[in-house]
Amino acid sequence: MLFMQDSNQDMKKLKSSFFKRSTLVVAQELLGKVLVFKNFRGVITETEAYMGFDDPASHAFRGLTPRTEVMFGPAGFSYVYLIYGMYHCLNIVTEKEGFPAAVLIRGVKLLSKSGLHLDGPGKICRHLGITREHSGLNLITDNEFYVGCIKHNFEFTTTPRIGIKVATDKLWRFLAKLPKE
DNA sequence: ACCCCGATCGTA
DNA sequence: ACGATCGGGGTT
Repeated sequence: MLFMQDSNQDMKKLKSSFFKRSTLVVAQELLGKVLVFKNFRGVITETEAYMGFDDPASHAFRGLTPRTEVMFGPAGFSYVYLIYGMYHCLNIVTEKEGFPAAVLIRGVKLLSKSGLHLDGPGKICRHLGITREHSGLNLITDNEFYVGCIKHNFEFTTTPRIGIKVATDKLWRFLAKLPKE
């Protein structure tokens, strides 16, 4: 077992102030935090940052649309979209209202006896049952959809973001160095 | 109304 | 390396 399972009572929910910061900082500090969705809990192992009006890889690059509206809103809300007509991807909105940015959750290691590592944004949403219906939810106030804190200061590495053809010089993908089995 | 492309995944 | 599969966004 890689991670100790904390009880519900010990799980401190991350506040709005955690997410209302530089997206690069939030993306890196989300590593080692616990994603909670209904009965599921998992340590976040991989993230990517999408930020601002000048990031050509971001959905917000071409302006505010009904789909991307939540990215322009306050920090701490979910942004879930459908990709390739088949897969959902979960993001958490960051930075101040009006500045479109979010962190894509790309890897989660489940806190359960299986310890299953969901290594890909589509796999995470498929396994947890997250769809567009879960977009625009407030993770600061929600009691079954939020991010909890049990670990800090994970070692991490950075790489370019996956699956994009632009801004490949930006090292905005963050990978936790997991403890050995 | 139509067309093109995509923050992916599983198989080859 | 590639196909599946369909919503979003831009264009007509």
